[in-house]
Amino acid sequence: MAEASDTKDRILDTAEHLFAERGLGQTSLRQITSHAEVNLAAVNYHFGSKEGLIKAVLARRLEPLNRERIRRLDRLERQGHVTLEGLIEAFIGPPLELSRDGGGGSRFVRLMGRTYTEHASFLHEHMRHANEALVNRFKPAFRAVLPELPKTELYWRLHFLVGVMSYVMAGNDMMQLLAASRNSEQEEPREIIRRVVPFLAAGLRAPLPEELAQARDVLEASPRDPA
Amino acid sequence: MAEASDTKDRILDTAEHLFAERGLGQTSLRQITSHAEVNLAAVNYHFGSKEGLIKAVLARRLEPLNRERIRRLDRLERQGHVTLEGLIEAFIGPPLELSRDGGGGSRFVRLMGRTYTEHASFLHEHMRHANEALVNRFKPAFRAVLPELPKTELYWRLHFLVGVMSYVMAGNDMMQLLAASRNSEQEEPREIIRRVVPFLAAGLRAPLPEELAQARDVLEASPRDPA
DNA sequence: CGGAATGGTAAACGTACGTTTATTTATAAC
DNA sequence: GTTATAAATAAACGTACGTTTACCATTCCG
Repeated sequence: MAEASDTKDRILDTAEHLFAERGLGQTSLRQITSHAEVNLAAVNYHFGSKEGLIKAVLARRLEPLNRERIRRLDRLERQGHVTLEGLIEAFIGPPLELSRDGGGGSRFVRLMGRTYTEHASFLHEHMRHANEALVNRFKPAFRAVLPELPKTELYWRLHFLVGVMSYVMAGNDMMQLLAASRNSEQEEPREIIRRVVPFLAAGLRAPLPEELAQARDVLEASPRDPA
Repeated sequence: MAEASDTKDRILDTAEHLFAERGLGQTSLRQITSHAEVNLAAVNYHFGSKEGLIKAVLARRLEPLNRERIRRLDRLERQGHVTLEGLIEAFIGPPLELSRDGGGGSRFVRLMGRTYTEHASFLHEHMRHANEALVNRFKPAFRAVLPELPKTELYWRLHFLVGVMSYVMAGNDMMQLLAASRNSEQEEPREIIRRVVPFLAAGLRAPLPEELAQARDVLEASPRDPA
């Protein structure tokens, strides 16, 4: 048998599938190897441990994905055409578009979205490290298109952005319930992008909390300034 | 022994603690009963099963929490003073403020945030049912303050809002890393509310995707219309 | 006093898990 | 053709899990 690494890829594909479907902790190596029709011990042989398998599943897709995100940002800057909307789309577009391919891509995106709220310290550490270059590249770019925003405020809002992105990527059941008006399955990711980019751009551009409290009649009725 | 239901409460408190800390699937009944210093079988005696315990942990806090959210919305409407910002704060304020109490409250909020992305179909069903009245109460209110927004678009944006809320509630590690500038721990939840409400309000008020694509030079440079 | 309930407990049940070991099979080198 | 190397396998290891059973203690009501 043993032709190159057919087994290795079958394990990765099946693991990606089941991890996204049922979660990391709830998916056993026995389920993976049984579905992949390989031997149970093959996982430990090729990946050392279940943790190693998880990291391999993530790395296989994450690296080209982040390369594409940075490539898009590079292109924006090369064109001297960096807008907030373009920046957001360069960041959240590639993962959402990857979910368009009916195969492993969509599974991986859901897995990636859930990663943000999984309970596994090694996972958080791994993702943080895997995304370090990405974050270091995008953070200054956001700072540049939102120069009036204080550093702290910008970082909070970028976290809110990540919250939306991971929630959308996780593709919650509630979300799918809502998608009663889905016409074409192929265009769905682009439709989400079309809807979410203006939402996030407006949120990032929102007036500062302090300014807002003074300038408008938001929150509760302010006793002073009856205009 | 047997004084009322001391055991029952100790199980609930400890379970809430550990569920939030390590996740539902990763927390065993043996860990819970051992920390709570009660017998292992007590969980199945009082709650029937682990699933029953999880539901009890959630229900204990969720019901008063949602009652408070609806109470705030009632008050806004009674005062005839329903703003978008007020609506958002009535919805996301109570859970975030609950996280202020250093005790079980903060643990529960994190647990609740993670619930949205946990892998357990019974959980999603339970949460959906537990939040049904809440959603039915708030949805029309949001519709009323955003009358120009198409129904579908509003629902998408409310999902984005839930994404931000659950992400903030889950209190991701990344988020805590960022909180290097935390001065007072007590005011932190209110500070998050202060920051997130303008973000969400601006996102909900954002111009429609179609309008935006026509009116501005967003996304990529459109070949036509060289203005 | 006596007998249900109710609360609590110890011990075991069967199952599933990740991992390891020892062994066999295939590939390639000399 | 023999030997080294890598890949694949079958079987077992030890551990941990949720749940169940059978048994003890307390309370309360007739």
